[in-house]
Amino acid sequence: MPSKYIPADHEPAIRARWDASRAFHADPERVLGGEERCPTRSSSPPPNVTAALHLGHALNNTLQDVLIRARRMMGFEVMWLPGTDHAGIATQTVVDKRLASQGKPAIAQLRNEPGGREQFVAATQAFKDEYEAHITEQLKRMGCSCDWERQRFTMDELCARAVREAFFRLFKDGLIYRGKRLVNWDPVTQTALSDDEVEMEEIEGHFYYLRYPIVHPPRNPDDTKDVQEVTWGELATRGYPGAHKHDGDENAWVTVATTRPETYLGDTGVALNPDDPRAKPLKGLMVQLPLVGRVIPIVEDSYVVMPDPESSDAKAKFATGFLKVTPAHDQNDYAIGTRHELPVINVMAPDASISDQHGWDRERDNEGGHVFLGKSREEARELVVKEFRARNLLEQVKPYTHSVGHSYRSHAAIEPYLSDQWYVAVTNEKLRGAALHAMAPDQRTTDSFLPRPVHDGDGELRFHPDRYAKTFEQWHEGLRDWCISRQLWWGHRIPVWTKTGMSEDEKDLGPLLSELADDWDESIVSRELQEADGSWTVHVSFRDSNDPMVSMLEGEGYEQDPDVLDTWFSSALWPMSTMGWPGVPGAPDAATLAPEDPDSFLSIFVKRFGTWQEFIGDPDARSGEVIERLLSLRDHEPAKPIAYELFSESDLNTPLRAPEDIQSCTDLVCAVGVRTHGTVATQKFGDLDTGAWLRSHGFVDGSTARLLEAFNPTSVLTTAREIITLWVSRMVMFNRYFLGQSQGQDDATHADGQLPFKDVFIHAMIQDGSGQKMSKSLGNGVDPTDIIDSHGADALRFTLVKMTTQTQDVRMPVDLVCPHCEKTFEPKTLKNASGHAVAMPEQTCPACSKPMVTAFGVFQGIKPTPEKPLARNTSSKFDEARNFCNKLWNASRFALRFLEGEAEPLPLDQTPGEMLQLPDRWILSRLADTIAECEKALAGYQFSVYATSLYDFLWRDFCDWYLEAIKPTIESSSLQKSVLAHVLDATVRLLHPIAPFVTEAVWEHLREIEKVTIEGFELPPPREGGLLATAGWPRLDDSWKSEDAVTMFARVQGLVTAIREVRAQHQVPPKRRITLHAPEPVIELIALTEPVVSTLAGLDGFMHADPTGPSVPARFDGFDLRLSNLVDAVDAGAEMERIKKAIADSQKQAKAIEGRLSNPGYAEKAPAHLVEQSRQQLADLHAEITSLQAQLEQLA
RNA sequence: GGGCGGGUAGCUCAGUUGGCUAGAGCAUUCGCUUUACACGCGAGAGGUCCCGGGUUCGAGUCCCGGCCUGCCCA
Repeated sequence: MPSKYIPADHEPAIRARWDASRAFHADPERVLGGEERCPTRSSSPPPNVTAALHLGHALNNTLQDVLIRARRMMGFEVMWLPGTDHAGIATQTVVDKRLASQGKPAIAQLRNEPGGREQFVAATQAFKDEYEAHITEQLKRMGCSCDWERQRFTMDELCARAVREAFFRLFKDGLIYRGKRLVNWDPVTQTALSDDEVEMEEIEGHFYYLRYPIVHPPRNPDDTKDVQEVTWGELATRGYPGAHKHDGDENAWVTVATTRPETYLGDTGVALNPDDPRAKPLKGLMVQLPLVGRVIPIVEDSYVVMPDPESSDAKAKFATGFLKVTPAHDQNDYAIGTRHELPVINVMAPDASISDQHGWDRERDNEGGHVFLGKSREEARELVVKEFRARNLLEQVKPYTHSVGHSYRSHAAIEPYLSDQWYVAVTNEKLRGAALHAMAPDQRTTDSFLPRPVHDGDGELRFHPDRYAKTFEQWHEGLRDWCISRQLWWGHRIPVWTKTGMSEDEKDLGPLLSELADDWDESIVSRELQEADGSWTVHVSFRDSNDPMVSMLEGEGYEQDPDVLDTWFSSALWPMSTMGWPGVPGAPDAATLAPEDPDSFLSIFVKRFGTWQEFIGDPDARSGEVIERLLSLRDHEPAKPIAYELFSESDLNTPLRAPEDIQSCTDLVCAVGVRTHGTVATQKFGDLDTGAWLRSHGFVDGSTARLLEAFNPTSVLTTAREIITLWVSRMVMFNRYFLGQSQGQDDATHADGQLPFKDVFIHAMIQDGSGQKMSKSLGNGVDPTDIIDSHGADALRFTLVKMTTQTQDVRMPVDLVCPHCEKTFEPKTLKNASGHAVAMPEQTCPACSKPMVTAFGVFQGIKPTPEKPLARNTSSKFDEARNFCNKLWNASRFALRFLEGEAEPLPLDQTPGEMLQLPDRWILSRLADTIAECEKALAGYQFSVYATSLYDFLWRDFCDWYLEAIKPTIESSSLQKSVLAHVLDATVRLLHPIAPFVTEAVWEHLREIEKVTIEGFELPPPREGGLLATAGWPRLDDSWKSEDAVTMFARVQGLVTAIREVRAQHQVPPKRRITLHAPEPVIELIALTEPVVSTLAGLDGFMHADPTGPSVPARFDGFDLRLSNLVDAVDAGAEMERIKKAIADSQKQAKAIEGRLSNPGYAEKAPAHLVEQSRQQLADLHAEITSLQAQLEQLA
C-alpha cells in the first residue's frame, strides 16, 4: 500500500467492482418472500435534465446514499431507483435557446412548420439523453449505490402509462376540470409563460392619475346613458372628507392611480379600503368610465393600500386610495374581482392590441371607446392619456420606476391574459384532506380539517426537522386548485379530445363508442359543457393509448388538446409510476422462455401490445421496427444476448407460435429475456444497451410487477425545502388517492391509500461564500466532479455529511484551480447588475499569470479555449475530509503491517475480556459507544453527529491513542492483533456509508485477515462478491462497555498530557527519555498499564524516590510530580514563568467557583451533587495553588 | 405582507432536557523526518457567545423587544 491515499487511483476500479456484482439491484421477491423485512427505498425527487448537478444535488444524493448504504449493511433489502425529471418549461427553454444559438430552427419558426412540434420534441429528447448521461455519470462518480438497471425518466413509456391512467381516473372522478385563469402571456410569440420565464426589469414609467365621474346606479341596468351624476355638494352632505373644497355644483369624481391607463377599458370596478374614511359616504354609488360609458361599482377591499405621502412604501406614497380593478389584465385585480364577483372583460387580442372581439362585447353593451380599437398597448396608452386630458380628467402624471415582467424570449412586456386551463381539484377533501390527515398528530398545529375514522396511512407522515411540518400544513391550508395545463411542447400531452359547437343530439358519444369498446364507460369518459350561447363543448378522455379510438374521435372532428401537463403531474406519480403502477403484465418464468438454460437470464422484460398489428408497429407493414430489432438480436451468435416469445396475457406459460394464434390474439404480451447487462454488439444496429433500448420502447422489467407491493411505502424521502410544496404534497395526495380502496366511490369523502414514504428529511441549502444561493445565472454552482477531481469522492461526501446539521443554510466558500499549473487561488469577484457578488468572468492565475474562464464567464457567453480554459472549482472546506480519508488509509496501512503475512498460529478460539490489556478494553468500550452513537444519529437523521463521532473515534481515539499505545506490544501479542483487526474492520464498516471508496479499498486488504473470534463481536460477511458494500453492520455486545477501562485510560491520558506539557515547555527533544518521580498511586497506575505511559510520555523510568539532580515539577490528579533528566540544565527563568501562569489560571478558576459558592441561593437550590462537586474543585484548586507556590519559592 | 432559519475564535461551523475552564477543522505561534500518515505528530495562543431587558442559585442555551442577514410563500 502506498503512503498516500490517492482517490483517482482507486475509485474507478471500485466502481467497476460494484457494477459487476449487481450488488445494488433490489429484489422484491426477497421482501415478498418474507426473507427481508422493512424494505428501504429512496423515492427522492429526481434531478431535472436542464443542467449538470451542483453541490446541492450532491448533498441530497449523498445523504440518500448514506441512508441506503447503512440500511443495506444492516440487512434490509434496499432499493434506490434513480432517474431524471423532464422539467417541461425549463428544458424547453434551454433547448429553444440552444437551437437558436446554433442557428437551427427554434420554436418561433417551428410553430409555423408542419411537423415542427415533433421536430422540436426530437431535439429535446436528444438533449435530454445527453444530460441524463452526464447526470448519471456524476452520480456514479459520487458513489451513489443506485439500482441502475431500474433507472427511469418521467417521460418514458412506463411513466407515461401512469400519467395516462392517473389523468383518466381523476377526470372520470370529476377531479379534473376546465377553468379560466390569468397566465403570463407573451404577445409576440403568443404563448403562455411560466413564472420562471418571466424576467423582471426595472422600467422608468409613470403613474397616471385618472378621474372617474361618480354616478348614481342606473335605474335601468341596460341603459347606462341615463345615469345621474353625483355632485360634490351631494357628497359633502354625505360626509365625504374634503368635498366642500370643490364647487358644490360640479360633478364629483374619484381619482385612480395607474401605471397602465390603457387597461381602463376593461375596468369592472373601483376598490377602496374599508377603513378609508371616504368608503362610507360612497356606499351605494358607482362610477362611470369616460368614453366607454360603462357604469361600475365601488367596492371595499382591504387589499387596497391607503394613501400616505410620507410613507417609504412606494405604493402608499403614490396611492390615491382608489384602485381601478381590471380583472382580465392584472393578477391582483383578478383576485379582487373574484372576491366581489366583478365581471371579467378582456379588451385585448392575443397580440395585445385593443380589441372588442375577445371578451369585450362593446356593441352588445352599447359602449363607446371605438377609437382605441386596433391600437397597440403603447398607442392605446398615449391615446387614453390624450383623451382624458382633453376632458380635464387627467389629474397629473408622476414619473415612477417599477419592475415589469418581460418575456425572456421576445423581451416584450408580459400581459396577464385570461385563458382556459385544466385544473386538478386538489382542494377537494379526497386530496387535500388525505395530505393533512397523513400528518403525524403531534406535528399538527390545527385541526381545521374534517374529522373522520382513521385510515391506513393516517398520521404516519413525519418531518425532520419537525418545524417543516408547519410548512406542509400551511401550504395545504391555503391551497388553491392546481392548474395543470401548460402551453408547451415538451411534456406529457394532455389526453383530452375536444369538439365544440355541436347541436344537442350530436354530443352523445355513446352509440359511437360502444362500437369500439363493450365497457366503454370504464375506459372512456366525456364531459359536456354548455356555453352561454347554447353551443356545446365535449371533452373526451380515455384510459389507454388506443389508436382506433383516436382515429374515430378525430374522424368525428375531435382534436387533442395541444397543451401538455405540468411537470409536477408526472413528478407526483414518481413513487408509483417507476414501480409499475397501474400494473404491468406478469412476466413468464424464465423456463418458459428458455427451457434449456433458464438461469442464464438476468432479467425479463415484458410489454403489453394488444394485437399483432400493434406489435409490429405499423398495420400495413409485414414487420415493424420492434420485431426487426428483436430478431437481429436473437439471431446474433454466439452470445445470444436475448430470447423472446409472444404470449396471451391470460396464459403466460404457453408461448404463441402458430401465426393464426398470434394474429387472432387481442391481449398479446411480448416477453424478452436478457442475458447480459451493458452493451452488446448486434449485426444491424451496432452497440446496443439492451435493457435501456427495451425500456425506451416501452418494455418494462418483469420484476416491476411486484415492486410496488414490495417497496411501498418506503421509509424516508430526503429532499430540499422548496420541494415540500412542489413535490412532497403532491406525491402524498396522489399516492393516497390512487392506492386507496375507496378511490372513485361516490360515498368516499377521503382518500385512504398508503403514503409513498413516512419520514421526510429536509436538508440544508448550500450557499456560496457570500451567502448567495447557487444558481446558473451567478455561475456559482460547483460541479461535484470538480471536487472529486481535487479531493476525491469520499472527501466530498464526508464534508457534505458533516455539514448536515439541523439548520437551513450552509456556506461554501469556493476557490479556483488554475488549469495551467493546478494552483488553487481565491477568485476575484465583482458585483453584477443585480448587486450579487460573482466571480469575474475571466481570471489570471496569481502563480503562473496565465488566463482562464470561470463558470460565470461561460454563462455570460465566453467560450473556453486551449489558451484560456475553463477553471475548475475547489474549496478548502474539503481538506479536512480528504485528510481524514488519508488518515484512515495510513492507520490501516500501519495495522495491516502487523496483521498481514504469516501470523503465528493463534492460541485461542475466542478472546475473552479478562485476557486483554487496558488499551484494548478501552478501545472496545469506545467502539461500542461509537456504534451506538452512529445508529442513534442515523435513526434520527443527525448526519453531522454520525460523521463527527466517527471522525473523533478514528482520529482521536484510535490513531492518537490506541495505535500509539499498542506500538510496543502489538508485535508479540496475537490477542492484541485480534482486537486491532476487529476494531479497524468495524470502523471501516461504520464509515462505509459516508466514504464508500476508501473503505472498500481498505477492506479489500482487511477481509483476508483471519481473526480470533471476540466474544460478542460480530462482523457479518458480505452478501455479494466479497464487497464491503454488502457486508454486515458491526455488532458489539454492550458487555464490552467498560466504565473502569474508560476511567483508567482517561487517567493515563491525563498523566501523559501533563508530562508532555512539561516536555514541550522545556523543549525536550522527542527522543530524549526522561524520568518521573511520583507518589505511590501514580506509580501504581503506570505499573498497572505498562508500557503505555512510558511509551506515550517518553519515560526511561518512574520511581517513588525524589530526584537527585535537577528536576522540574508537574501536577496530575492532585499529586505533585517531578521530572528529571530533561536536559542538562533547567532554565529557571522559563520555568518560573510557566508556574506563574499556572497559578494565575488556577486562581482565576478558584475565584469563579468561590463566587458561585458564596451565592446563598446556589447551596440552597442547586442539586447537591453539583454543590459538592464545586466544593471539591475549589479544594483541589487551593491545593494546586499551594503546591505551585511552593515550587516557585524553591526556584527563587 | 405571512412563514422559517442564521448571527459563537481571523474563516467555516458544533454546542443534545439551562450546570465542571464554551469545542472542532482551517489559518496562526513554538517544537519535531518520533514504529503508518507533513493530507503528519506534540504543545500553545486566540471568544463582550449581535444588542437591550427578563426568568433563574445559575443563561451561548429559556422568554420579550430590537438590529443585521438569508431562504420559502404570496
